[in-house]
Amino acid sequence: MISKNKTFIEKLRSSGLRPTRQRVEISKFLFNRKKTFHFSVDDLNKLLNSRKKKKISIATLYNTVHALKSAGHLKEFSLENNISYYDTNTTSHHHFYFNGKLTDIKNKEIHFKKIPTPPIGKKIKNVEVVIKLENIN
Amino acid sequence: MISKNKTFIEKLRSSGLRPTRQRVEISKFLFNRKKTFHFSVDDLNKLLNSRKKKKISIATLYNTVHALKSAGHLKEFSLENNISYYDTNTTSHHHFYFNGKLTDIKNKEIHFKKIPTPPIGKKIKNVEVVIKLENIN
DNA sequence: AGTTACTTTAGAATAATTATAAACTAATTA
DNA sequence: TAATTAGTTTATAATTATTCTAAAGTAACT
Ligand SMILES: [Mn+2]
Ligand SMILES: [Mn+2]
Ligand SMILES: [Zn+2]
Ligand SMILES: [Zn+2]
Repeated sequence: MISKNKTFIEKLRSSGLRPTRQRVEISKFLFNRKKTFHFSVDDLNKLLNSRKKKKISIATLYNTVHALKSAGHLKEFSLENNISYYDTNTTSHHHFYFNGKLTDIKNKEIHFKKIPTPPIGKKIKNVEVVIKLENIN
Repeated sequence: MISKNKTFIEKLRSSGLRPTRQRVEISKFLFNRKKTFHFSVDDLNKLLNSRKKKKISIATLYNTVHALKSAGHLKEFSLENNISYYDTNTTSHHHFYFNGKLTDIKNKEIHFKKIPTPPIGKKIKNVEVVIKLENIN
């Protein structure tokens, strides 16, 4: 646990961010997991602060999420509700979408047979696929 | 022009919407074009109301866009800025994305060689691709 | 023409996010 | 280790897209 914190302290330091109590705790919560995490600041607030004596202020949650994004540790995205969401997987990748939730699909899982040519003067930066799911019923 | 309006009056009526002056004008502006239109309510306000004596209120723009969406004539989507955007192409389709703007890609333009199996109990509803572009430079 | 139901509108309310600036703390320096 | 500094946290205010409210207006129906 202390050794885990060391990892995040390093991660923060090497991104030019002081490893404050709040940032370390947020980083541990976000990045110390097996699967990619997709969340809003409101999610983070509820999940992190609900059962806690010393809460991290909402302003700090916003500040830290922005700092982590600027440092390249989070990727921002939007769903259809005008709320910012963040993805702990910052690589270009694909998603299943069901019931307001995303699940990662590894890039190797999708191959293209045909893809359009970009307009002249432009080239492809990345290609991301969203597979919307529904219940079989 | 009068005949054009007739088209939209029919479109509105057959969707259970009274063809008011405002709705006809908005419909004509949105749907009387060759290419798919992607817009926010703010865009609509600026484009439609800027050089006009009798402006359509922002509340009506919201009301009408929502009514058209409910009637299936608009599809809502999000970019990365917490604003709702609308697409006059309501079919499932793909996009180029560059500089905050989307351009349609017809479904025939993209074919898949490999796509992942949905989780059990779920099936694929649709698949949408976003190709992010950048300048060749 | 009169009645009814729906629509438009200005303005208030809401909610996510950003800005402000004072108190606090990590890092650096003496 | 103490003092200095530069960066951080926080409560609170401001901003902004969107939704709500209810009064005035208009389309449709009788
Ligand atoms: Mn949530
Ligand atoms: Mn705009
Ligand atoms: Zn993801
Ligand atoms: Zn489109």
